[in-house]
Amino acid sequence: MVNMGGLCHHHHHTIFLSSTNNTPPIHHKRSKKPTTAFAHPHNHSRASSSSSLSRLSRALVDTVSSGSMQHAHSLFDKMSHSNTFHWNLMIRGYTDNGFFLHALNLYLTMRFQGVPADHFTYPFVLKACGGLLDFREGEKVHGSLFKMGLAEDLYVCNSLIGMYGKFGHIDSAVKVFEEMPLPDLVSWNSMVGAYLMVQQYFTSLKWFRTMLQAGICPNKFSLINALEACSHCFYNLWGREVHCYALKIGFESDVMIQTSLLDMYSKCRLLSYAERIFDSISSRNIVAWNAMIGAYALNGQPIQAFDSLENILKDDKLAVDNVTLINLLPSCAQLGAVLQGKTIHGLAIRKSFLPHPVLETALLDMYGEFGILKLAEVTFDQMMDKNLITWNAMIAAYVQNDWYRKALKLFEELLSGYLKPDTVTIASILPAYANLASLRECRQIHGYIMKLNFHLNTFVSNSIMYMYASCGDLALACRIFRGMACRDIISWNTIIMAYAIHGMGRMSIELFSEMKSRGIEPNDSTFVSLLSACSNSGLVNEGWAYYNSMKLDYGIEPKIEHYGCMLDLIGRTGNLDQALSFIEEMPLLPTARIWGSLLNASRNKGNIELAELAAERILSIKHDNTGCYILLSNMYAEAGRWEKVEHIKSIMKKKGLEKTLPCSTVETKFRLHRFTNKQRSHDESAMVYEILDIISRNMGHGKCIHSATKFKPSELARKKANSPENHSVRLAICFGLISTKLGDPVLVRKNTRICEDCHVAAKRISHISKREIIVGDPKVFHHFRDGYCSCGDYW
DNA sequence: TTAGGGTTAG
Repeated sequence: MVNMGGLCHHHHHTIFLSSTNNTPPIHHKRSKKPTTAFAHPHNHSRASSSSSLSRLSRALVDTVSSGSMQHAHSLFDKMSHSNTFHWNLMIRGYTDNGFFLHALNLYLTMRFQGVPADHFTYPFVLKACGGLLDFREGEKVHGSLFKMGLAEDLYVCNSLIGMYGKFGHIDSAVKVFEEMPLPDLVSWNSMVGAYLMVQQYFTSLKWFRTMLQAGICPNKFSLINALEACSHCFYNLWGREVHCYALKIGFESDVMIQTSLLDMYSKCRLLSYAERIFDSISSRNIVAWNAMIGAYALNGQPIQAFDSLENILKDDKLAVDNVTLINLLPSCAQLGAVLQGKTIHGLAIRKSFLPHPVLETALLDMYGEFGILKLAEVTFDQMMDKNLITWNAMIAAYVQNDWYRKALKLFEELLSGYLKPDTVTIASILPAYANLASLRECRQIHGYIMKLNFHLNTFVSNSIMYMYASCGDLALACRIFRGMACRDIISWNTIIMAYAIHGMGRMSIELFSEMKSRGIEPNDSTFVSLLSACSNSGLVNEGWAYYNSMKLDYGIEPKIEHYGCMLDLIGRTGNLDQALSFIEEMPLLPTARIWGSLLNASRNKGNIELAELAAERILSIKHDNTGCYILLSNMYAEAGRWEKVEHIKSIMKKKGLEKTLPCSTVETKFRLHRFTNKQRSHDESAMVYEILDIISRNMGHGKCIHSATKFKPSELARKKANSPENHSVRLAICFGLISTKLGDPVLVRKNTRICEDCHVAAKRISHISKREIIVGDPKVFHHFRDGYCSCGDYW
C-alpha cells in the first residue's frame, strides 16, 4: 500500500466514520429493470441480424459511437423513423458530443411524430436540458415523465437530480430525491454534487455524512465530491477524515483521488501535505501537474510553479493544456513577471487555446494586477463569451488601480444587462463607492445589497463598513461591525483602519486589544491599520512599541506599507535625520510612496534641501502615483519655482496621468454640492461668500504661504484665483454651515489634501461656529472641533 | 443504448 505521506494518523473527531463501525456498508444493489415493463412494439430485438434494418442499426450504432454525428444523421435519414432505439441512439450521440440543442430538438421532433420515448430516451434528453441550462424545457420534460409512467425510474430520477443540480434548482433536486422509491449511490452522489454546484459546501458535506449513515458505501466519485466540499470549508480535519476513508477502501493509488486530495490540502493551505501527495502519485498526468501548479500559486510559491512548468515541458508524455496556463498566470502576477505573462499569452494564442473564457479571464486578471489596464481592457473587450466572473475581474482590475469612475461605469453596464451581480461583484465595486460616492449613494447601494440578501456575507459587510468609514460615517461603520454575525480578520483590520483614518487612534488600539482578547491572531494587514492609527493620531511611542512587537511577538516581517506608516510617524516628530536613516536602513527598496512621506515631512519642517532630495528620488523611480507628483508640484508652487511645476506637469502628461481638479463636496438632505476653487456659479454663492467674508474678518489674516512669494505678473492673476481664501474646501464648509442642521457636523470631502491655510481656517471656523467640521481627504479625515483638529496639525 | 468524473478566473 502506498503510504500517502502518513498524513492521517490521528483524527480527533470521526464525523464521517463513526456510523460505519469498521464494517464496510453494503453496496446498494442497482435494481435491474424488468425489460418487459417498458417494452413497446417499436423495440427490435437484436436476434433478427439478417434483416437490412438490423445492418443499418449496426452501422448507426458504430457511427454514433465514433462520434461523427453528421454521418450518423444521414444514415438516420435513410432509416425508418418509427424505431425508438434509433432515436435514442441519435439523441445520445448529440448529447455525448455536446450538441445539446440538436439533441433536444430531435427529442421534440420524435414526440411530434408520435414516436414514444422510453426510459432510455430521458436521461439523454435531461442531460441536454441541463447542458443548455434550459430550465423551462427541463421542467416540461419532467412534467411529461409522469404521464409516461417514468417518474419513478431510477436512471431517469438520477438524471433529473443531475439536471436540477446544474440549474442550481436545489429544491427541485431534493424533491426528486425524496420522492424516488429507492435512491442509490448515484442518487446520493448527485445530491452531494448538486450542493457543490450551488456552493453550499457545508450542506453538501452533511449529505455525504447522511449517505454514510444510511449505509451506502461511497465510490471514488463520492470521495472526490466530499474532498471538493472539504477544500472549500477550509477545515482540513474533515478532509483528513475523507483521506483516511480513501485509504480504508483502497483508493489511495487512484490518480483522481490523489489529485483531489492534493487540491484539498492545497486549499486548506497545507502545501507540504499537497506536495507529499503529489510525490506519492506514481503516474503523474497533466491534471495532477496542473493541480500542483495551482497549489504553488495559491500558497504563494510562484517560483515552484514555474519549476513545475519546466518539468512538464521536459516530459514528452505530458502536454501543456489551457488549465496549465490558467494556473500559471497568477504566479506571473505574484512575481510581477510581465514578460513571462505576455509569453504565456502568446503561447495560448499559438496553441489555439483562445478564445477560452476562463483563460481570457485569468489573463485579464493578471494584466489588472500588473497595472497594465489597457491590456486588461483589450482582453475584456475582445472576449466573445463574458460571464459574471469576467465582469467581476474587470471591475476589480479598475478598482485595484484606482480607476473608480471606469469601475462604476462598468458596474452600471452590468446592472443594465442580463447578468446579476453576486457577492464578489458587490465587494469589488464598493471601494469605488468609498472613493467617489456621496453618503446618500452609499445608503442606496446598501439598500440594494440588503434586497439581494448579500449583507449577511462577511466579504460584503467588510466592504460596506469600509465604504461608510471612507465616506465619513464612522458611527455607521461601527454599527455594522458590531452587528456582524461572523467577523473575520479583515473585519477587524477594517474597523481598526476606520478609526485610524478618522484620527481616533486610541479607539483603534482599544479594538486591537479586544481582538486579541477574543483570540483572533493579527496578521500583517492588522499592523498596517494599527501603525496607521498611531501615525495619524501622533501616538509615537505606541507606534514604535507595536512596530517592535509585530516582529518579536508575532514574527511578522515588516512590508513596505509598514515602513511607510513608520516613516509618517517619524516625520510627524520632525526628526528628519531619523527619517532619512530609517529609509537607508530599510531592507526593502524605497518606493515613490516612501520618498513622498519624506518629502511631506521635509515640507512640513521647511527643509528644502531634503525635500529636493526626496523629489529627485520620486522622479527617478518609475511609478504612476499621481499623489506623489501633486505633492511635489504643490511644494514647488509654494516655493514659487514655476519651471519645476511645469516640468512635473509635462511628466504627468507624458504618463497620461491627469492632475485631479481640486474639488470639495458637501452633502445636504437632497443632494451633493460640488465646489471648485474660486467657483461663483453655485446658486448660493453670494451667501457663501458673505459668510466667507465674515469668517475672514473674524480670523484676521492668518499665515498665507502664497503671500510670501513673489509672482511673475503674468501668473499673478492665476495665483490670486488659486489663493487659499478661494479654495473649494472653504466654500464647501461655509455652504455646509448654512445648509445643514444646526448641531450636526458639517461633512466635507475633497479629492486632494487640505492646504495649511485652509486647515487653520477650518479650525477657526469650528471654534467660531461652535460646530464640528469634518474634512475628509483621500488619506485621512480631519475632525475640527473647538479650534482643534484630530490630526494634531500633521498630515 | 440509460445517471455521477480529479486541475480552471475572484
